[in-house]
Amino acid sequence: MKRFSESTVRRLSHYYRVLEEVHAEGQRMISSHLLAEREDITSAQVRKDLSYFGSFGRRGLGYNVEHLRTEIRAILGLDRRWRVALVGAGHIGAALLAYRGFRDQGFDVVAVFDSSAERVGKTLDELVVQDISKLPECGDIEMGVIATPVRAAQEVADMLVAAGVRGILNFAPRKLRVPEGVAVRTVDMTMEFESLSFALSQTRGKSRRRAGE
Amino acid sequence: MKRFSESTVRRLSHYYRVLEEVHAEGQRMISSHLLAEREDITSAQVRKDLSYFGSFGRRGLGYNVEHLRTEIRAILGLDRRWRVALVGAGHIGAALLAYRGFRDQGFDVVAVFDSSAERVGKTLDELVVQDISKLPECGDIEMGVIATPVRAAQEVADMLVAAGVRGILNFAPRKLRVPEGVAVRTVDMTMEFESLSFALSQTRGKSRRRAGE
DNA sequence: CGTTCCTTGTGAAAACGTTCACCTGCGGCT
DNA sequence: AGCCGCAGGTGAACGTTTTCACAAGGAACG
Repeated sequence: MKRFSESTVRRLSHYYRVLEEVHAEGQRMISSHLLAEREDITSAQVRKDLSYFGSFGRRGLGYNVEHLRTEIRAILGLDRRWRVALVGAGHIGAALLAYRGFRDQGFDVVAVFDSSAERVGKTLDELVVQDISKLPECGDIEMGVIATPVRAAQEVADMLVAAGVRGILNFAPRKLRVPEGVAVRTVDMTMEFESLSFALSQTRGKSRRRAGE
Repeated sequence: MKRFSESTVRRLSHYYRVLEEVHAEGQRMISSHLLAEREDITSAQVRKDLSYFGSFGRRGLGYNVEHLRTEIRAILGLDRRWRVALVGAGHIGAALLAYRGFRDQGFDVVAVFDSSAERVGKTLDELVVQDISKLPECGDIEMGVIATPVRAAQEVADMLVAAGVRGILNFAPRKLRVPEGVAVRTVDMTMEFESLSFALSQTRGKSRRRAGE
């Protein structure tokens, strides 16, 4: 099976979002140039990305917004619903549950787990927080979200994999070991801060320093 | 000024984290191979990354943990403290404030803003939530975190830039327009979900499908 | 002191991703 | 109908990032 680059997939998400906007504005067609303009991407990149998956445009006209939107939905697997389990009912977990956007995109959080006796039994966004030990029994789950402290992350990942999960969104700042066939995406805010810190250290004084060097 | 790739900087963060662990374990020296092992990176990559910034190792011995740790701290700009303003006191904002890890790394959230009358005036993690209109007066801030609804994101970004911020961590799923010299890192959870969704759609049946294609 | 076993640092090569340039197809206009 | 201008698709060129492979430095040991 052909592999696509992570960057291409991320850009598809961008295109999809732009298409949603443009669709809402009632536009029928859109050119690769316009599609690119809203992000900082070149039109050639847009055409190349899309061409990996098919020929969706028409020469001289551009892309049909409605059609391309449907195609990208299908490519990204957004033309179905995904059953998601959330592990960790702390602040991050609660933030995720509160954000309706995921549900709108087809991601249904159907179970919430935590290990703290304080939180188990409480209701969070219409879901009763269950003890983590119940995870193996929770049935048909396709994705898991790890929003636990870092020390629990690997253990939770193992449990999720054992429960049949094939995709994990990990908020713990640690690389998870998972068997082949399980996809992991890690969101590491500390790393983002550090990346900013690096960038600011590098450019320090760019606007202040006038002469020399 | 030489530019370094984003991937290199991210890996530096990884190395730093590994070094913290190894340091805590009391190890004195570490080889590029061992440094690589904990992530899925090759040892050559580790050496190449580090060589961009200097020669920190000793042939035959590896890297001195304490020394390399100090060097990377300096490279990433973690040998100082950063003053951070948080805009948006909703779930994500609260989650960030609650996480002590940032403070430990040198990132001090010194002010919290929100536009909702409900939240302004409340105390969140020892900080009083101020009205967003007070942002311009908040003084020497180096970084901003945008944890607002997407519709407010660009406006808040403009305000932060006007207030002198040179680094923005953005949780809103939108590309921000900022002047040159301002660094932006966007954490887009919807995109991560979509990336997982794509990955799962691609490999569907990898373990189920036996023969053919 | 020489040999052996490690491990770094780094040019060179390979792989990968992005941009360029051009051909082709399509609608509109005369 | 024929011409013109626009815009997608795509091979080739280009640039960047990763991997390879090896020379050189260093410790240990007989």
